[in-house]
Amino acid sequence: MTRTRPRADAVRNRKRIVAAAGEQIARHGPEVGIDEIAAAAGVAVGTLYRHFPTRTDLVAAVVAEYVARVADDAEAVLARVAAGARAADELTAFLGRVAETAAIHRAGKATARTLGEEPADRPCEDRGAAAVSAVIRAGQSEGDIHPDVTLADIYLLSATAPTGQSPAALARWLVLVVPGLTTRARRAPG
Amino acid sequence: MTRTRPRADAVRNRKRIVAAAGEQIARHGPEVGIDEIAAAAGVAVGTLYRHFPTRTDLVAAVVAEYVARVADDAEAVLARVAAGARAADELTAFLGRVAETAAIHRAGKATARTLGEEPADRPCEDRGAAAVSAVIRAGQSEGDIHPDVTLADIYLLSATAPTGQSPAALARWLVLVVPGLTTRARRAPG
Amino acid sequence: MTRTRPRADAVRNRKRIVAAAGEQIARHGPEVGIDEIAAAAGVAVGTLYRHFPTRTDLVAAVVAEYVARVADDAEAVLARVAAGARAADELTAFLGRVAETAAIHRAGKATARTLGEEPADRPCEDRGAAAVSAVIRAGQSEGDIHPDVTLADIYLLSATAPTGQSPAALARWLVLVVPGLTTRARRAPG
Amino acid sequence: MTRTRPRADAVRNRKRIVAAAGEQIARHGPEVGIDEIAAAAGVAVGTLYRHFPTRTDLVAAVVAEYVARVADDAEAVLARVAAGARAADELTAFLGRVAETAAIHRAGKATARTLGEEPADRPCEDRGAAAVSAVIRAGQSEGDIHPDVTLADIYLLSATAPTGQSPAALARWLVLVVPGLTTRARRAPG
DNA sequence: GATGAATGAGACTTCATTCAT
DNA sequence: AATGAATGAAGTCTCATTCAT
Repeated sequence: MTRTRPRADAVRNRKRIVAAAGEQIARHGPEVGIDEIAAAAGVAVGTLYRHFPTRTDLVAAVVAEYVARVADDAEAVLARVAAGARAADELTAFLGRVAETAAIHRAGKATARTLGEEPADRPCEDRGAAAVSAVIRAGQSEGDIHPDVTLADIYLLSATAPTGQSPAALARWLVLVVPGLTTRARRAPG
Repeated sequence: MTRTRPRADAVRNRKRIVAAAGEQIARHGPEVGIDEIAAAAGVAVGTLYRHFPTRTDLVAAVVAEYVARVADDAEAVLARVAAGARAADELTAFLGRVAETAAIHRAGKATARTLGEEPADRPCEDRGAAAVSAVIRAGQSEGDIHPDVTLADIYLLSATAPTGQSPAALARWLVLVVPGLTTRARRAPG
Repeated sequence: MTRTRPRADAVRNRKRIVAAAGEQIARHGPEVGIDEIAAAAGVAVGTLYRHFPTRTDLVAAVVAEYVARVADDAEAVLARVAAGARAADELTAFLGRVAETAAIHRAGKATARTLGEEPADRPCEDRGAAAVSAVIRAGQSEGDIHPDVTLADIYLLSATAPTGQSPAALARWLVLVVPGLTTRARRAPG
Repeated sequence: MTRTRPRADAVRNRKRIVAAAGEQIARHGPEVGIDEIAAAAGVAVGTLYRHFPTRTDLVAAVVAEYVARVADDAEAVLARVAAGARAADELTAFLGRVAETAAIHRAGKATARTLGEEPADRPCEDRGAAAVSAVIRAGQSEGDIHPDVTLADIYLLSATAPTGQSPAALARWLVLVVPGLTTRARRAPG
C-alpha cells in the first residue's frame, strides 16, 4: 500500500515512449501505428497502453513535452534580450529553432484536432507566449521589429515552417520570412 | 474490335471521381477512405476502381488536375505581365491563389510520397514552371522582385502556405511573406 | 440505383451467419469469438461485420429468429388444442421443445443484457405469448392445468430448462416439472 | 528448512481471494478478469497468482468451498431429519438454499469444463451426497417423497435453479418443482 | 510475500481491393 | 460499365501471466 516512488523503470519507459512517439509522429505523420511507436520505444504494446490508455493521451503528452521545451527556449531568449542581445536577431534564431521541430507541433495539433482534443498544458503555453511577446515588444522598442507584429504572427509562421525538407530549405525560408517581421527590406546581394 | 469511344457517362464519372477525391483529400487529409470518395462522387467503389485501379492512380489524377489548373493560372499571369501588369503584384496574387488550394497540393504530395510515387504530369508542370520563371524575371527587370528570388522560392512558399485556417490567416501570411520576395520593406502603418 | 433485390448470395450469407451464431453461442456461451462464428458460417469476418456491424446486432438477430420460431410453434400448439387436442399434453410437449433450444434463448438474453440491449422482436414475442396464454386457459377450463399457472411460469421454466446435458436429463426434468403445472400428482410407478 | 507455518496474512489473503472470486464469478459470470478478482480481494495480481498459479486452481478452490458448505448443510438436514423433522419439507428448504447460491455452482462448473478440469473435492462431495441420499430415503419411507426420486434429481434441479432473478422467482420455482419430487399434487388454491 | 509494471498472444474491427451479379 | 457484397491483411486494444523491485 506504500504509494511511494513511481518505480524507476516505469518512469524511464514513460519517457522513452513519449520521445519515440514524438519522433515517429514527426517522421510518419499522425497516423503512425501504435505498434511502431512501441517498437521504436523498445517496449511492448501493452506497456504503451498501460501508460497511455488512448492515443489521445499519448499525443497530449507529446505535445505537452514540446510546449514545455519551446517555453524554456523562449524564456532563455528573453533573458538574453534583457541582457542586451538584439531582439530581432534572437527572435529570428528562435523561429529557426522552433521550425526545426515544428513537424511535431503540427502533427500533434493535427492528431489532437482529429480526436477533438484541446491543446494541452496551458501554463507552459502561457509561459512561452509571455516570453515571446516580451521579446517582440523589446524589438519594437529598438525599432527593429515591425510595429504591427504580434504573437499570432509567430504562431502563424511556426505553423507554416517547412517540414521534412532539407536544412537549406529551412534556411532559405527564414531569409524569405524575416523581412516581413522587421522594418528593413532585404538587402540586394552586393 | 472497334475501340469504342469512351462513353459519355464513363467520362462524366471519371471527372466526378477526380473532383470528389480532390475535395475529400483536401477536407479530410490524404488518408480518406476510398469508400468515402466513391460516396462523395456518387458512384460505387467498383466503378471507382474501374477508373483508377490503385489509390496511387487516383491521387496522380488529382494532382495532375491541380497542376494543370495552376499552370493555366501561371500562363494567364504571364500574359497579363506581358501586357503591362506589374509582375510583383501579379506574383503576389498568384501566390495567394495557389495557397488557397495548397492543401490538395500538399496532401497529394504526401500521398504520392507515401506510395513511393513520382510527381506526375511533367509537361504541365514544366509549362507552369516556365511561366512563373518568366514572371519572376520580368519583376526582377522592373526592379521590384529581389534579384536572388527563384522558382524554387515560389515552390517553397506554396508548400508552406497556411492550410485549413481562416482567410484572414492566409492574408496575413501573404503580408509577412511578400517582403522577402521584393526589394521593399514593409511600410510602417501610417 | 435500382434498389431491387437484396442479392441472393447476401441473403444466404445472412441466414448462415445467424444460424452459425446461434449454434456457436449455444455451444460455447455468449462470449464466442466473432471469428469463430464467421468460420462456422463459412464466411470471412468482414462479411459478418457487413451484415452485423456490432455484436449486439448479431445477437439481436439470433434472438429474433428464435423468438419467431417459438411463436410459430406456440400458434401450432394452439391450433391443435382448438382442434381438440389435450392442452396439458400439448403444453408439456411444447415445453420440451422449447427446452431443447433454450440454451440459445438464455445465452442470447445474457448477451443482450451484457450489452444493455432490450429484448427484441416485440410483435413476434407477443404473438407467441398470446398463443401460450390461450393454451393455458384452455387447459384450465379442461381442469388439467392448475388454476394459478400463468405465462410467467412457462417463461420461468423455459429459462431454467437443463442445457447442454443429455436428452435423458431433459426428459427427466420434464417429469419433475410437469406436476407443478397440473392438478395431478405423479403416479407412483406401478 | 523448517516448513515455516503459513503466515497469518497469507492465510487471510487466501481466504479473501477465494471469497472475492466466488462473488465476482457469481456476479459477472465465469469470465471475470483476474484483475477484477484481485481488486475485489484487495490484493495485487501477483499475490493472487502466488496462491493460485492458474485460473483453474482458483476456480477449483471456489468450487471446493461451495461444495464443503453444501455438504455441511446436507448433514445438518440429515441430523434434523434423524431428530424427527419431516424429510420432504427439509429437502425442499435445502433445495431452496442450494438454489440461492447455485450461480456459483453453475459458473464454477462452466469454468471447470471450459478448462477441462474435473470436479474437485471428492470427499466433501461424497459427504454431501451421502447425507442427501439418506434424507431422500427417509422421505420415501415416510411416503412423502416419490419412490423413484434419486440424488441425481437433486443435482438436476440444483443445476437448473433460477439464477440472478428475484427471490420471488426462486420461490415460485420451488412451488412448481416440489410436486415432482413428492407424492402429492399441488393443492388448488382454496 | 507482496506489489504492480511489462509482456505478447489473441480478440475485435476496419478498409483497400477483388469479384460475382 | 456499374454495382455492392465478400475477402482478409493489418491495425487497435485487452488481459492472462511473468518478473523485477
